Amino acid sequence: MMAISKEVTENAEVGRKGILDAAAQLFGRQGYGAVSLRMIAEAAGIKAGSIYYHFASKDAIITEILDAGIQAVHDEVGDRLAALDADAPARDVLRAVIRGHLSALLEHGDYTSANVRIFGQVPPAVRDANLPVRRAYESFLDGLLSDLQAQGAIRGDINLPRFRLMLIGALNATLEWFDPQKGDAEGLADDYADMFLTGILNRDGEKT
Amino acid sequence: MMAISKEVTENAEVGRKGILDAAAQLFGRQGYGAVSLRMIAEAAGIKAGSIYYHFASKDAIITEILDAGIQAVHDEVGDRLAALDADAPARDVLRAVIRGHLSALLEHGDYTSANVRIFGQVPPAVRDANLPVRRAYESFLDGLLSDLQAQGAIRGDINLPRFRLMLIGALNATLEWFDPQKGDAEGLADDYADMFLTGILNRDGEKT
DNA sequence: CCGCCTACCTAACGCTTGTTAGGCTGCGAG
DNA sequence: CTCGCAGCCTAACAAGCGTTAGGTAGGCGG
Repeated sequence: MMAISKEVTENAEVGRKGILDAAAQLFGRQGYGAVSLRMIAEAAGIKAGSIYYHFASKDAIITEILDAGIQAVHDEVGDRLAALDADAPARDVLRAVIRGHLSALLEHGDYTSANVRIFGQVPPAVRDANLPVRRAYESFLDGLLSDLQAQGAIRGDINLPRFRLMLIGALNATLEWFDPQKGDAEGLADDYADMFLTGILNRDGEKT
Repeated sequence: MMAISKEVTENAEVGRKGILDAAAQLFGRQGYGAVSLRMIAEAAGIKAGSIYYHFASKDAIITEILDAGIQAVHDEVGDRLAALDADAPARDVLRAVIRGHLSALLEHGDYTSANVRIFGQVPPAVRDANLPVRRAYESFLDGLLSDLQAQGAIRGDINLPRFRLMLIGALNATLEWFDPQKGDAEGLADDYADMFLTGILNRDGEKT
């Protein structure tokens, strides 16, 4: 009884959540194809056949992870924006978006990085199932950018859907090289924000 | 004899190159895990076992494709730069880089898009084998950017390695959504160049 | 105590994959 | 004509995979 109780305590992540957590971590690190159910089961402390008690299929696991990943980013970005003053300048708004996105991706990001890492690899049906959540986040960003452009804060000639694609593409690519143990995600976010917002050319003429 | 000769003519890509071409196309479209040797062989008009006459392993095919993909981008960017005047302004130089990269990726890009698409999915040893070619391109870009910064054309406070990562990340991400049948890659390149170089904020104050 | 339910285990299945070893054919050169 | 080589075919193998069906054990409630 006491021994069993200790075991349950240590394997607090056993069960459905444990499987999802283990899978998200493995997919985020190793990609889709390199992760088998046997690997996930082992990381979760069970055997592969047992996974079917909790999930109908491998794809069902992946579908949940993909959705949770995008939702986590959306929520983090939303939280960062909510923490701003109502009249915060556009620069602060956009910086908050970039900070939120990178934080969700690089610092709390098993599910998020799994999504970014494997979305393009999963079977088409699984990918399609993730589109609604994905599109909700995209629309959220598009709306925000559109408002900022309407206010005159963002240049009127900027193609906003393209900018959003460019932004997300660049942010998600950080996953391949950024090491949270070595680097400062917030500093990275601020560097990126600066470059996106102000551009890299020296505006005091082409030469100093 | 005549019938055989016709057959050879129509299967002009049979052999080593035919296998590589077929594989690059399949990998670029479907990713790493979804493409088997049997699929590649079928697309090349042969049977899977025959591939071993030309290549030692599946990984050997992939290794060649990855290298050719990066080299194609590097060459295209190099050609675009060589076509510029020696005193071309920084804006034109950087635009040429972006145009070259996107052209190689989106318009002549089986090998290139295969590289971008599958690099993160292949076994670690295969990935490592691609690093020298990859690093050569990165160094090339870094050197260019460094020169432009030294000339004062790029702001002195820009972290160039980060900018280069951001740039390549954004450019490569276009592969996931851009359709060359529907869109204008050069227009896209110029949009991206404008945003990267000038930034998106309205510099006539935060509001018009 | 018994039965039910939760949460797992196990052995096996069918399928797919990369690969191998042996074979065949056509063409060109001697 | 013969031989050698290039370039393929074929059947099979071993390994790994997602999945299934049947089983077990523990805990809880009646």
